[in-house]
Amino acid sequence: MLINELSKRTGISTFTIRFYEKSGLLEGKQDESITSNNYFHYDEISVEKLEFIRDAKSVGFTIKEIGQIIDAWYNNRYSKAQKLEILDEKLTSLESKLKEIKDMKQQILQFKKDVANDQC
Amino acid sequence: MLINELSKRTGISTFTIRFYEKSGLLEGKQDESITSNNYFHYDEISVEKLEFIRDAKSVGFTIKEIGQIIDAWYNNRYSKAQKLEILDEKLTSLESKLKEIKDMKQQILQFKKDVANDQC
DNA sequence: TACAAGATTAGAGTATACTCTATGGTATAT
DNA sequence: ATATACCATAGAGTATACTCTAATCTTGTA
Repeated sequence: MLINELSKRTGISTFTIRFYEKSGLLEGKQDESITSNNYFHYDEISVEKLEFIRDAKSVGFTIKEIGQIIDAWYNNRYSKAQKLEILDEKLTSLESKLKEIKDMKQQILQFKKDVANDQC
Repeated sequence: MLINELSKRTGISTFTIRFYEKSGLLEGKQDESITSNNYFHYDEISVEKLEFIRDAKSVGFTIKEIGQIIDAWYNNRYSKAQKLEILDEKLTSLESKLKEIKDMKQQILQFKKDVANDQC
């Protein structure tokens, strides 16, 4: 599929997709057999990656961190040991985010009680 | 306490604390009885707020969103109904972040398996 | 009393993550 | 054929969140 379809499939603008591509998070491929244009083609992996990027961003991961995770899975920039190390590091980070979210939920529930009881 | 002590207590730089103060997330008070200086004094609520800000940021909330939560609890900018609405909205947002984190954990565990089995 | 440490404000500078404009070429329906 | 819809690249512009500098004043210790 071309970039416009990828954008419609994921709800992420072509501008942003190109920005992510420049940042090394995904890449389209040019069809060597077509000489009339230089259009890039994207596959299902690109859709998968963009959905992963959206989720990762919404829980506070940076582009750089997301790039590391993607490289650890889809690319061969790292050794096997390095890949496992990066993934473990992200798992640890997810664990602390999980705890922070649970704590914050309790805190906001308490805020709600305080507001309901006019105690603030 | 003065800003330097607040910074040491929370591990957040005075620059950042001042930035948060400008952004309306917390505020120090000047002591009216002291005329020789215009130093601002901070209390335990400020410590509490800064710790909340750090956690909220790490799970992807923006300064603006954090400001809404703080206003809904500590301030009187909103009506009771508005406060409850804002807090409910943030709870919903926390629920989806919770789900995304759980999904991402599973996904990264799968990535780890794939890497371990040389399947990528 | 001198001086280092710490306070204030205003405003400049930086990093990250988009978001858009300009320019020029390609594809497709009428 | 031509309109309009889409593709590519380069680079400018914007929003957010810090991060720091400069200038000036106050406080506390030697």
